[in-house]
Amino acid sequence: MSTIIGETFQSLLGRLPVTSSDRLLLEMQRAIVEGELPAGSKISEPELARKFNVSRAPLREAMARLERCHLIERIPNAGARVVKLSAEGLQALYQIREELEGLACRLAAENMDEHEIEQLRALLDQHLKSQRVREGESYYQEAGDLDFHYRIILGSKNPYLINMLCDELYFLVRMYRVQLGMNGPRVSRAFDEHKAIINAIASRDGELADLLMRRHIAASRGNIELKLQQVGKQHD
Amino acid sequence: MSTIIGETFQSLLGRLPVTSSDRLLLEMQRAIVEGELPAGSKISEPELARKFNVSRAPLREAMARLERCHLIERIPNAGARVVKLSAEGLQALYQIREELEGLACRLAAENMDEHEIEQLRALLDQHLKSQRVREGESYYQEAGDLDFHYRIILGSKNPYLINMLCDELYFLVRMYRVQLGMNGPRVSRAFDEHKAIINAIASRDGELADLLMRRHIAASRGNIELKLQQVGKQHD
DNA sequence: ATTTGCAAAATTGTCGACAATTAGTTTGGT
DNA sequence: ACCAAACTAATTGTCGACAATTTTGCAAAT
Repeated sequence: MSTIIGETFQSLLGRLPVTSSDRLLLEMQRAIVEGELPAGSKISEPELARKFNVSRAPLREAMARLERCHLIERIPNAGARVVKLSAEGLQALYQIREELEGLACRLAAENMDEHEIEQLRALLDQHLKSQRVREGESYYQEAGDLDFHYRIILGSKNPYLINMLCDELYFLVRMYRVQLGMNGPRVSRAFDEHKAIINAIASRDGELADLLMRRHIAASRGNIELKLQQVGKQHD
Repeated sequence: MSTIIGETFQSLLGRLPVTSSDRLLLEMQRAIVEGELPAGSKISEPELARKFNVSRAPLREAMARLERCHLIERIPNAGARVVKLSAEGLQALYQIREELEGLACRLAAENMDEHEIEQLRALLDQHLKSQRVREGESYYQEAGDLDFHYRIILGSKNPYLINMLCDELYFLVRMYRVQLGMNGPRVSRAFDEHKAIINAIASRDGELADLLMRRHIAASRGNIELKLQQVGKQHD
């Protein structure tokens, strides 16, 4: 089974959710990513505070952190709205992902120790097995893919990079994937790409790992853009 | 005179500081960058709230945003401290800067319109004049350099990129520069590098602009690392 | 003298109420 | 009938106080 790092500590990298606003953050991140709080909808502080049985203080703290990961947008004295998904937003997001995750790969090739690389290989083997069992079902693959990316990012050992990708950008990435229902024939191809990236990291070839990761993400973007066009046409 | 974009809207890109926490944020960003709140020192909420004549609510909101731009670090139930500067932190920060500002250059070469490029040239001319007048005085050059970088980042037209660089990372960059007293013979060389970058952007050569910017930042990092080593030796 | 445990003090997290600002509605005028 | 201005209602920003947690200081035991 995939470890699904995203669900174990998410934005609270390394520490447990001790405070009310911690729990609120997790819950609201999930609700937004999964569309329970619809994209573009207004966030009413009194309403949500009642719903979650907390006062507005921890709620506002959680909202400040939601703004940090680009899941909501706030306007002073006017309120907050859940972000809207768009083709432009996706492109802007993935431009940065390509760059930063490419860097992460290069650094991971330098900084991951043998044990971590071995764990990464084991993770991929697990995914391969579970994927064969659940042919066509996309959730595990997607979670596994994110898990894979998470580990490489952590392997870079660059705290700013880790923070920016895992804490700030990845929730949006997940939101695009979940709400646009990423799936299709890319699933099996992604495995091969992951394998190639691990090999490059294991042989300490940062330049190659960088290149492969950029291509991997570019391919993923192409796949989602296709979906976005389809959705766009439905609304015409 | 340089426009010093950083002082006009900073983290509040585009809007005015309307609320108490907005003003607090600006004030504390300045205080931390300039070392008035010393690196590594603990932040006492009651004390600062008294000092600024506000309640803890807007102060905590400002602190949440300070954490976002990596100027303070918070531990739940334990408090917040101003970040410490270190050689490792600088390296990690500049690794990301190289990557993201390289991307910004590539996008700026695609997306800046002729008018914006013309303004950028005019800015550089201004810096050249003011530098000759104030030979050796580093502040204007440094502010000018940041201003130059700001404009290119904005020229990328990528909102996430703009947010990450201008809102999150640049305060730390400024903190390193201010507290380590960036100056020296690099000042005049930086001009030539800026000029070359503009030319690449003007001729719509994104790839070259990317490369030149990476080198420019790498050179800048080398300069600061030198300073850091000197400071380190003083403490031994 | 050092360490362990407890108690007191200080700090952070949370709450409910009030003030300031904005959005919506009604009313009056053209 | 339409637009504008004032008024009302709702929402956001801020405040002071309380609860929960952590740190500090002291005392006792090894």
